[in-house]
This record gives sequence, C-alpha cells and structure tokens, in this order.
Amino acid sequence: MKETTFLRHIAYDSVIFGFSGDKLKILIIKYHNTGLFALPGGFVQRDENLNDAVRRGLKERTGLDNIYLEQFYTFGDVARFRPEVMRMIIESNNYSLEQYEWMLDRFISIAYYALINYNDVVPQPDALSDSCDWYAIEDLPNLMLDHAEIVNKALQTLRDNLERKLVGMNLLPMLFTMNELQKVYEAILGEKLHRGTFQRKILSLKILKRHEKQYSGAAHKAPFLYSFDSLNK
Amino acid sequence: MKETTFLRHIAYDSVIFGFSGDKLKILIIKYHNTGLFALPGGFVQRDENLNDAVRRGLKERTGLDNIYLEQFYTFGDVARFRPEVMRMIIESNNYSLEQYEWMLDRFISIAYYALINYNDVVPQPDALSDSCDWYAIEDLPNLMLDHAEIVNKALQTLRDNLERKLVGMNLLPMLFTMNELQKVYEAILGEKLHRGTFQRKILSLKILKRHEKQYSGAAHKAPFLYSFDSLNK
DNA sequence: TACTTATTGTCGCAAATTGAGACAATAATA
DNA sequence: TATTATTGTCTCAATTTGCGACAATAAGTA
Repeated sequence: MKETTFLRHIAYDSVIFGFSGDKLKILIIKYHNTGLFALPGGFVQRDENLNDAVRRGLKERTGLDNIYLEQFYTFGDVARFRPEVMRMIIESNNYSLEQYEWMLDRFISIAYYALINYNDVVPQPDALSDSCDWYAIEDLPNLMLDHAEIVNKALQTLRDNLERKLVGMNLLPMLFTMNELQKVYEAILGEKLHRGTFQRKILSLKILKRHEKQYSGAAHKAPFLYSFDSLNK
Repeated sequence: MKETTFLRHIAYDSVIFGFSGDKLKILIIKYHNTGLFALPGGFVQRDENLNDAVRRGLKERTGLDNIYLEQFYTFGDVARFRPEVMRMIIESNNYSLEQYEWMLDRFISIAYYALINYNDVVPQPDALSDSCDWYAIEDLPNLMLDHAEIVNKALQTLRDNLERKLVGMNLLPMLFTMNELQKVYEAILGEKLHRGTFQRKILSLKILKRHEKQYSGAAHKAPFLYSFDSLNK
C-alpha cells in the first residue's frame, strides 16, 4: 500500500464550542453532495506532534491561534470502520479512489474539545466540505459515524471540568457581565442557577477583575464589567 | 512495508494500580538484557476494539477478567519516536529485525489505568520481558520513553476522579475495614485524612454494607467489616 | 420632573457540610 | 483485673450553600 504523508489509522475529531444567544453551540461541517454532517477532523503528519496537528486543523477552520484545547477521549471501536461512508465522501468530491485509498482503512480517532469566542470566528469549510456552521447543542443534525457519541462525551467532560477549569474565560469576550458568565454556566450544565449564590461563589474565587466602566443601554441599573484576571492565579 | 496483524502506529500502555502494605503500587516490566523498565503495553489487532485489546493484555498479565479500567490520555508527541530503543529490545531478545520492523516506526499510545486487588494477582511477564513486578508509586525505577509522564498523569487522573468513582472498591478485597479504606484514600491523595470526618463522609454516601462479623487479632476494639453494596447505587 | 420598570449588587438567615477534638466501648495482653 | 491501642460516635465551631429580600439605579413614560 502507498505511503502517505499522514500516519495511517490515526485521525482526530474536534468538538469546537462557542457561546451565542444564550446557547452553547458547536461547529459542524457538511460534506459536498452527501447530506453527511460531521465534526471537523483531520490527520496527523508523520513528523508532527498529535496536539500540533489538532491546532493546525483548528487554525485552518477558525483562523485562531492559542485556542483553549483539551483532549478528552480516544474512540477505537471496530464499528467505526465504515469504508462505504468514506468512499461516498471521496466519490462525491470526484477525487480518485486510488489516491485516497488510505482513507478507506480503519481509523481510531483522538477527540478534543476547544473553547473559543464565537465572535472572533468566521468558520471555514475545508476541501471536502461545503459548509462549516454553528449548531446549538440541543439542535444538532444527525451526525455520521459515532460523532454524536463524541459530542456527548465532550459535553460530559466539559461539565465535569467546569469547577476545575476557567471555562468561561475562553467562551466570552475580554469584557463581560456577571449575568453573561452565569448564562455560560447554565448553558453548559443545562440548568438554572441562583443569581446571588452564583455571584458570591464566583467572586470568592478571586479570579475576576472588576472594571468600573459600566455597560449602558437598558432600562435598569448598569452592571459591572469583568475580565479574567490572569495575574491572580 | 509488510502488513501486520496489528494496526500500525498504534499502541497502548497500562498503569495497573494495586494496594498493599499501605502503599499504592503499579506493575512494571523489565526487558531482557537491557535494564529497561516500562509500563506493560501492547498493540491492537486489525479486527479488535481498542478497549478489548487492552483487556486482552491485562488478562494475560494478571489473569483477571472484569477489571476496572479507564482510558485517560493519548500520548502522541514525535519525541516518543525512539527507534534505537525498540531496536535494542528486539535485538536483546534475538528476534529478527525484519520481522519486527514495524515496531521501529512511530507510535502513539493510548494510556489506561486499571485498579485491581493486589492479592488476586500473580504478575506474568510477556515474551519480551523477564519480569513483571509491583513497585510502590514513590519508589519507581527509571522508566523508558515517556512512561514516567504517563504514570504521573494516571495518578493525577485518579486523584481527580476519587470523589466521583468507587475507587476503593477495586483496590480492596471483598471485605475490608474502614481504616483500610482510609489508607487507600490517603495513599492516592498523598495526605493524611481525619478519621472521624472520613468515616462520616463515607458512611453518608450509603455505598457500604456493614457486616456484623468482627475482625480479630489485635489488642483493641474490633472494627466492623464492610463491603461495597452494589445494589445501593 | 416625578413615577414606573427591570435588573443589579449585596445582605441575612436557615440549612447543610466540614474540621477537629473528646469520650466511652472493647479485644487482646500483661 | 488493669492496661493499651483502636474503634464508633458525638459535639461544637467554622465554613459553605440555597434562597429570598431590599435598596440602588438606568432608562423609559407620563
């Protein structure tokens, strides 16, 4: 079999989270002429660190460097091996089956999740896909292979890590209100939180810097703006 | 290049925890005539689920089925690629370099940790190694490649999961005392816990069944024996 | 200008959880 | 029978959490 520039049998998939309109969303691509929806993914070059390969792919799709990125699980069931699906994708793009034969083999996939600021990004489809768009977590299309399972596990991991990591920092712009931060937590956990308790808890962590600038525009008391105080931890 | 029964570029390593003499220990193998110490690992067959491959390897080394097993990270740096190390291992076993050439390629490794009952096991070395022995976590030999890093990450994950999983269940025999359970927690966390607080906390979880049988043999009040009550959760 | 509305920052209080010491009970030993 | 080491449990203070309440206030409204 022909040697490739990529490591055979190894792929990655990324669950890229953003937050907009009070909803947690992820990036989903759609393959040309197939109706297939999938997570953005890619392959690892022979001389490239696994983590770097994922960052490279993320950079291509989002234009962003220095993304918050975390590996959470590696999916390796034989049931993932569905050559007819890959064949359909390749043929729908009029690519030569010979050149892309390596794609028809079995792959394990290392899954990552990323947290990015929704407003910083204009999603870019790649050569095989005709779109790359945000979908709210509760309103995803049917995903190919085991990608729905990958999303579920990503969300579960995000919830489990919520207390230990600075999740909000990566999903919000530099300046935000306490209410916006609370909405992020609620979207991830899927439940309402008590306003007073949330504020007290977050402030007790001493990770926020309060800015005296006030937000303006609505018919009520103006909230403080906050930023994450990276010096403080 | 020759096809193999295994998926190329893909390996797994396992950090197998046991508990004995108040210490947390792991299984380490030593390769013939090389002085190299390593984690027990293996490869994935072409028609085999990743998780099943790891269970197969564990069964060979410990004789145990139904082991508590958790995948925690996939190591994929190029720096792991050290063909001269693999070459030394193969040559020290007088194996033909041609037949084992595929082992000299780059591998990523999916790492798992397992929790087993120390007393149930007689560690078995494999064909390439001349020993498979328990080492206390604070007294490990120098491990090859990035295996020390893998152990550290396993331990970190175990600590992080301590509250959410029934860790003790898998490291202790069927019946155990509250003090023994506390020792397990202390060994994992690396710190002393307050006796009264620990007992109250564990009992409040309602996961233990108290047996009226008493332990006997020491010059003091006999402790209750407990077992994990699997019906209760 | 005075009043209304929606939301904010903070407080108070009860309930729940945690940390640490204390005490009686008791199995073996002297 | 007294001693010793350890166990099961309790108490009390300190801390954290859940939840409602209240004054403050930016804009809109009369």
